[in-house]
Amino acid sequence: MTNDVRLSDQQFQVVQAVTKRGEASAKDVQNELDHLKLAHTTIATVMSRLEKKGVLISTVEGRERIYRCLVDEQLIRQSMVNSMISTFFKGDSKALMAHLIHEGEIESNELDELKAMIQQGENYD
Amino acid sequence: MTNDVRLSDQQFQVVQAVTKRGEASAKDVQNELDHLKLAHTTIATVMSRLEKKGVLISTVEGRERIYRCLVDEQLIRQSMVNSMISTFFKGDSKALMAHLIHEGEIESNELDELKAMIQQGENYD
DNA sequence: CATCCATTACTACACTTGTAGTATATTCCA
DNA sequence: TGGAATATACTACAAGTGTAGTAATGGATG
Repeated sequence: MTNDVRLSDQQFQVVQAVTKRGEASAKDVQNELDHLKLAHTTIATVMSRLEKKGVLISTVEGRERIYRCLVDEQLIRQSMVNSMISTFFKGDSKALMAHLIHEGEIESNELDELKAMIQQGENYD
Repeated sequence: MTNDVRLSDQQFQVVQAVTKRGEASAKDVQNELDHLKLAHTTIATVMSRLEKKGVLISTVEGRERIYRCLVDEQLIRQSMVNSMISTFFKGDSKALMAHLIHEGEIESNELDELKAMIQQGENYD
């Protein structure tokens, strides 16, 4: 609803890089994501768009613009997952679970772990 | 990999509508999705783009263009889920499971069902 | 047959994203 | 102090998507 933060893959990677460092310039993020082989101007563009979106915020320090993240990564994941569940699984998160299991995403030797996690979840809730 | 089918929410809804009917004209899909309140020309545009993408295929029958779906819904779900896992959960599907559990997406009264499903590997859908 | 209706085809336009070049400003060093 | 390095700002452009108007065409009806 109000907390809907939907980001593209790349946008999320940038957010992650910023979050990881706490604060970061475009250059910092470029270094962090250097496997992506993007021009630093590309990173800068992405970041300024994220700021326009309200996901990052920046201040100028000296000749650098330093960005910080305003939105928790976990919240972004939540938005993305919820949106996917709603579109692709009729809003039923159990159906997503079932999907993962049936598609073999969850190996049988992971089931015990998962079961333990479910137990914790019961207590957690 | 080669079977990467990434669709937007709306595109998927259209695919679903077509799949549901087996074959469908733009008008049929508009009726199916009439809660979306879209012009039928909008639906037609979306459908012809999906055909260009190779997701739908059409034949002209009389004055109507009838579409059929070339890609299984399940495969689309798989693509979308995998892409999400890779972007937002570092490729670890168990992390997505954990997320669902911790975010309370899985209610405690659903856990038994889920556990049973894991045990039996029975079909959820 | 003339006209209207349904349906598609074509065109359009704004917005987002991926990507990066160029211009400009700042800093640092010889 | 003049130039090299560096960082950002601004601009650009193509592809994809959301959305729909208008033109055209084929079929139905009075």
